[in-house]
Amino acid sequence: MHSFTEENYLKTIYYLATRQQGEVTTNALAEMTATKAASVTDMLRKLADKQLIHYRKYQGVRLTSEGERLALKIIRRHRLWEVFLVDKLGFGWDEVHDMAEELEHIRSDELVERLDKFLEHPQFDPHGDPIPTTAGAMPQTGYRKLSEVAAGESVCVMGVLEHSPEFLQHLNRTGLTLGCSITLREINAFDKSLLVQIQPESTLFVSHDVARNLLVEGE
Amino acid sequence: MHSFTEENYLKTIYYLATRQQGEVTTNALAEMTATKAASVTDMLRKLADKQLIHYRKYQGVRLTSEGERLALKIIRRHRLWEVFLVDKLGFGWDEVHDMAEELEHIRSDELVERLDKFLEHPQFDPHGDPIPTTAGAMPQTGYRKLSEVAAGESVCVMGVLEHSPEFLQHLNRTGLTLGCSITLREINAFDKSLLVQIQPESTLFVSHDVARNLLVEGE
DNA sequence: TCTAAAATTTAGACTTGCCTAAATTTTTTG
DNA sequence: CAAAAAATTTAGGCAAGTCTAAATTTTAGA
Repeated sequence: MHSFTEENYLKTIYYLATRQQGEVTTNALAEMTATKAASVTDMLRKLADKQLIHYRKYQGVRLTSEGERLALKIIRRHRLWEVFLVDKLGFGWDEVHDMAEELEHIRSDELVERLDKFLEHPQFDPHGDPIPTTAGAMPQTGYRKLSEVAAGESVCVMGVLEHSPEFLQHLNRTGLTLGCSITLREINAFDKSLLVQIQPESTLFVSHDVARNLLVEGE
Repeated sequence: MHSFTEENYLKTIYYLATRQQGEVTTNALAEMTATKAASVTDMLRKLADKQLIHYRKYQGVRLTSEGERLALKIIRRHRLWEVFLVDKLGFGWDEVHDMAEELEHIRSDELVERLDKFLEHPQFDPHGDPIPTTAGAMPQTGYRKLSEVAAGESVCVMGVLEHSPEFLQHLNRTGLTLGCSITLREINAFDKSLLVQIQPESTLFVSHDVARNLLVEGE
C-alpha cells in the first residue's frame, strides 16, 4: 500500500504536469507541497524505486502509467467526496477542499464505488472539475477561460481554475456561480478587465485575474 | 492537535476501562493496539505529558476528563460514520469497522455535526452501540447479556459486545439480527447453551459464547 | 516472607518524512 | 563561452512511533 504522503505527491505531480509542459521540477513540487527541495528529492527517489514516476536526476519528473493510474484514483476520491460534502451535507463550495483532502486517503475501493452510486454517478465536482472514471480516465471538457472569450459572446460559467476559499467567496458575492449565463459586453484594452452582463439584467466588471480563472462553455 | 495514533490510544483506553475495573494495564493496551509493551510505555508518557491520562509507572492508566472528552469525540465520529456506511451506502454491519476506523480521524467538528443531522441524529450505531452526544455524554442503555436471561423470558436483540466480522456473519446466518424478538426456551445445564425461539416460529441453539456477546432488552 | 515469574520500563536502534547546510549540476547572462 | 546564479542533490540530523533486549518493579506461590 502507499502512504498518505506518497499519494499526495502523486496527485501534485499530476496536477503540475497538466498545467506545464515537459517534466515537473523539484522546486515546483516543493512549493506546492509546502516542503523544501531536499525533502522532495528524497521522496522522488522513493517513488522512482516504486516505479511510480520516471525520474532523472536534475531533469525533473513524470508519472509512469501506474503512477498516473494512482493519481487519478486519488483525484476521483477527492472529487466524489466534495460532491458528497456539498450536495448531501450542504457545505459551500468554498469550504470543502480541506476535508476532501483528508477523505481522499480513505483506503477502500468498495467505499468509493458505493459513494459514486449514492451520489448518482456525478460527472463533475462542485467546482466544475470532471471526475475521473473508475477505469482511470479523465473526462475532457471543451471549456475556455473567460479571458479568452470575445466581446459580444454569450457563455455559461462551468468551472474554476483557482480553488482558494477567497476566490470562491468572491464569486459568491458577485453572483458568478456555476451554471450562470453571461454575455461579454466590453473588454477594457488597458487592464483587460471585462464588462459582463449576467442574465437577465445585472452588469458587473470582472478583472482579468478573475476572468482567467473562470471556465466557460461555448454559446 | 492530536495525532491519529494518540487518538487511537485514547479510544482504546476508554474501551478497556469500560470492560475492566481499576486502571488499564500496559499489556492490555499492547494487545489491543497490536504493538509491544515498550511502545505503549512510550506513548503513555507522551499522553501523560499532554494531561490526557493519569499515569503512575507500573500502576496502569486512567483517562483524565479531557482525555475522556476526546475519546468520546472519536467514538462519536466512529459510530456516526458506521451509520452512514450502513444506512446510506448499504454496507453490511460486518463490513464497516475498518472504514470507520479511518473515517473517525477526519478532523472537522462541523463535518461531524452535519453528518449527524444528515443521518437524522441517530441514537445507536449499526451494532446497537449508543452514540455519544456532541456534549460528550455516553448514553446508558439498560441492556443485559442474553447469557443472563432466565428461561421463559422473551426479549429483543439490541446489540452486540463482539464486533468481529466472523461473529456478525454468524449472526447473519442464524437470523439473530438487531431488533429481532426471541424467547428463551431452555438453558442447557452442561454447557450453558440455549434453546431459543425466534419469533414467530423458528428455533435454534445458541452457544454460551454467542449468548454472552448478545445484548437484549427486557420483556 | 522470600523468591521466581510476570509485568513494566529503560536503553538503544530503525523507518518515514522532514529539515539545514554544503556540494554539485544546470542554466543564464555579460 | 566562462562566470555567476539558480536549481538540485547529498550529507547529516531530528521527531514520531515502532522494535528487541536488558534492567527494574510488582505479584504470586511455596
